[in-house]
Amino acid sequence: MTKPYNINDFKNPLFTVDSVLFTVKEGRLQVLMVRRANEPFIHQWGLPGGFVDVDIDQSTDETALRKLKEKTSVAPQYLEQLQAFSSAYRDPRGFSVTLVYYALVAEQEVSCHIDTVDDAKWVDLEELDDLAVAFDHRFIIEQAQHRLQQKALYSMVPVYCLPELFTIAQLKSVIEVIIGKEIQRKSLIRRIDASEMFEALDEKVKSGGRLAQVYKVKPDVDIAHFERNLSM
Amino acid sequence: MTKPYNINDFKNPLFTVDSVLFTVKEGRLQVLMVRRANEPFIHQWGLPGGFVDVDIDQSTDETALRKLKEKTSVAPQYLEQLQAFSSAYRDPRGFSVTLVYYALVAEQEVSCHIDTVDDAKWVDLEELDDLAVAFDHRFIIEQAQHRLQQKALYSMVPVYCLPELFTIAQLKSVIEVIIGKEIQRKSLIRRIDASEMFEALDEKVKSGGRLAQVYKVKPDVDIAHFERNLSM
DNA sequence: AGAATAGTGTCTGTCAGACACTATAGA
DNA sequence: TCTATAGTGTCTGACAGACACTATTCT
Repeated sequence: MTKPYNINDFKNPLFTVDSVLFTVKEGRLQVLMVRRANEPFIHQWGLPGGFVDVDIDQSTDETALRKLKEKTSVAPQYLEQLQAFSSAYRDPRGFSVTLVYYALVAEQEVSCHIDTVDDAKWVDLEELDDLAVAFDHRFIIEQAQHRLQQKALYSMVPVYCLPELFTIAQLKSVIEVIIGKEIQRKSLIRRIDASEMFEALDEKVKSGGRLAQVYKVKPDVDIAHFERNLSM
Repeated sequence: MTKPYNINDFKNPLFTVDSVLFTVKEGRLQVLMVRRANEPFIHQWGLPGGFVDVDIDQSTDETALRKLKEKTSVAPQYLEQLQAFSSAYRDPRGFSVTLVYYALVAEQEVSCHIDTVDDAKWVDLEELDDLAVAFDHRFIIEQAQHRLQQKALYSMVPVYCLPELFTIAQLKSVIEVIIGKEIQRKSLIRRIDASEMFEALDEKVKSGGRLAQVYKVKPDVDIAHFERNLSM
């Protein structure tokens, strides 16, 4: 009576939580990859993640955050569930499910820490083909990238790839890196105004030409969503 | 070596797959609810779903489909992953994760079968408050409804609430029921034309006035997505 | 002054909202 | 003919794309 579900327990699917942590570094979209210390796929590169620790985690969100903090030492600025991937064959140990999150950080927030460890590194998405990638993580990363691109077309999520203070040119640049296409500066400015999620500070910053207005995200605002996509 | 993950196995989260099956019936959005035959929440109403059967299911998609077929005897016209819900407290047995799908069927496809069983029924979303609902399923249904509404604003998904052959008026009606607001017939027609996912048949149907053009979804087409939302 | 970047003004194109108009069926 | 519903024509408004223009900083 206490555990009537136990009969199936030994056949329970393997359940893990993984994250696709993106950043924009050197003008390119990058993903955090971790060298696997365990079987299966030992020594290959995979997404940061692992099993839920039911004694520590209150939810899978916390699992994702905990695993990311272990690798980067900080919480990402943005974290959202992507989707679960499951199959009887994706893990040699049997039927497995991985609940995948995708996340964004400013490169400056984490790179100093990542440079000190050798089991985690940023991988340029263009160079992912050259890496030995574990499981179906290459496919998962593609899905995450696609979702991020879509979000970039109708929301202000890309701002979470930037440090606290930033300029319009920086925001324009990360959006362009994410969607892989130039956008109209004017369109972005219209959206910044309409979103009301940014605060223009009494501060300007050098840019090689006229000083640029510095912005920050207003505290506790929701990410703006627009009813129309930028075109791809 | 064969099962190095076994040490954690007894602490593995409980993992289930549930589905929010929607239909439009009598001009209202309805959800399939199932009376629970087991603890916890025995005799209360919950979403159709259950444990993965790793001997049968190749993926969680198949689990969702299998469980829905058990209750409705048919596969839904549309099935998509919503998201996973997890917490240490949502199930009295401990940390649990449910991977939730949402699905659409034409009412005509299933109602005859559902009427013959007494452990499953359609529940009007407006009347869900009057029902004893298990777990956090009420919350999950709200999330699924919200996602469905969003999809209805920028895609043709609502067509999967209709039988194979349908008229513009019927499509307009299910969209309006889903988003809870009238839409412009003209806007819908523009989208039908632009989507190129429908075929106008050599067939008209009585409507009380002029005969209405009958449409069907072209075989194997993708659901059309638009770059702009209808307004809510 | 000239180059570089920031920011504005404004025209065009697309498409949703609105609504008047025409068309065709049954009573 | 009257009513009901199907379907068209077309104007307006919102907003993205395009791009010329002005503004400000450094060299």
